[in-house]
Amino acid sequence: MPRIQLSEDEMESMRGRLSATALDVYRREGLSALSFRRIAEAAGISHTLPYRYFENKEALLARMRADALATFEAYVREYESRADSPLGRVQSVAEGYLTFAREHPEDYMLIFATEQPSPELYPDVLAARRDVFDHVVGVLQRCIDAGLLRGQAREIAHHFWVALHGLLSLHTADQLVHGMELDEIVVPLIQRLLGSAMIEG
Amino acid sequence: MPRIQLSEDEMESMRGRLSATALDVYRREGLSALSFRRIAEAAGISHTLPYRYFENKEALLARMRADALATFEAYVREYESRADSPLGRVQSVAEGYLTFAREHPEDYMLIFATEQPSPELYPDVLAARRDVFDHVVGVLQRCIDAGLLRGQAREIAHHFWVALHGLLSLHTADQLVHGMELDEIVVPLIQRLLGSAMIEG
DNA sequence: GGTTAATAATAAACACTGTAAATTTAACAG
DNA sequence: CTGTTAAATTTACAGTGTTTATTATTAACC
Repeated sequence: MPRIQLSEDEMESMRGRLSATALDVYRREGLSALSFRRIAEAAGISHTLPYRYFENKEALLARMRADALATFEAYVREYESRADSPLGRVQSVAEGYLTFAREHPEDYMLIFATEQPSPELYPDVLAARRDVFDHVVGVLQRCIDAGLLRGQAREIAHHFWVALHGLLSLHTADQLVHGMELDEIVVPLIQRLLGSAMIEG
Repeated sequence: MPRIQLSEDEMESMRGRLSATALDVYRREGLSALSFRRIAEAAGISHTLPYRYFENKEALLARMRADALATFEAYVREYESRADSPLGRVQSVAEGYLTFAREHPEDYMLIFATEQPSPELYPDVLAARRDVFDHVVGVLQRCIDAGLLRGQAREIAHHFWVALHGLLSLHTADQLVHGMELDEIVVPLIQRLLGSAMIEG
């Protein structure tokens, strides 16, 4: 006799819709507009209904990060597939990273922005990030196996990771010193990182 | 006949006191406790009095950032002075940067944390950061002048800057992939950056 | 010393926020 | 139609940043 319960699919679909709406509000009106009430309004529902689909605001943010990460991964994979040599793939992955940050600054910020020491990051987000990282390690390992690079793939990947992250997080927040343009820095930076691991000849 | 107006010194002193109290609250209770009301309570004043000394909350945060930057600069200068060779100074400056981020994670976050694209950063903070950067450029230039490094000091400085920033912001936020330790990454990273600019022999 | 005017400090109030609890609305089975 | 269950909304509360009134304090003048 009871009213039927929402299926997990319906729940999932609503969560996705709310996440997309929230990202839209974020893009259009900035971080300060990213309140449950504003999101609910934009989605055309009451301001407490999101609580049926997310435990709290942090959970919605985590979902948004997860969705942004999916886009991020898609960029990296798409760009990687365009190259056909091992070293070219390294360059392409970096380009994918770069292009994603450029075309989706809000998504990039959602994934990587750090406001405080040790925030409670949801395990899903960390795991997804690790997946991308491990993928990069694989790309580098193939260069090493092919005798094109020397050193440890994991170490090189970390250096690429932190350097590009530093560059892009500063750039995305418009905080590069002396108002430098991204392109003025990124090309020689990759050159330097790659060059330092390159096998001459 | 009127009551005398607070001198600029008295205003300044109160601003400094509030900034210090706020940093204390931040350290002890986290970012979420960093409200005007909590700060005012900790300083033993009414919750609206801060408005006499700061235009708004953002202005107080800017002051806190400026104070944190002063500490940052002190670290860099102190560490630099410990070395006596040009290349040693580069290493020392990096060490100072590193140690500051380690010993004052909250200050580091205040300076470098990025929550959103293009936040309105107060010019003072940007200028202070540029000063530190230019100082690093000078340290590198002296290495080049001495025939120890090749390339452009400004470019190398940018690469150091973004790489260390990326590493430290991820580490400070406890977001290094695979739970890596800072030391496992920072030494070979500096080695790589420096090595790529080093003149052999 | 009391009066007065300027100013520091506080208190009150408003529009927000996240969140919890009470209430209403809607969908199904008998 | 009715009863039951879940979905959705309304109401309510504590906390925030900020503005506007109000009180309290100080210093010079009569």
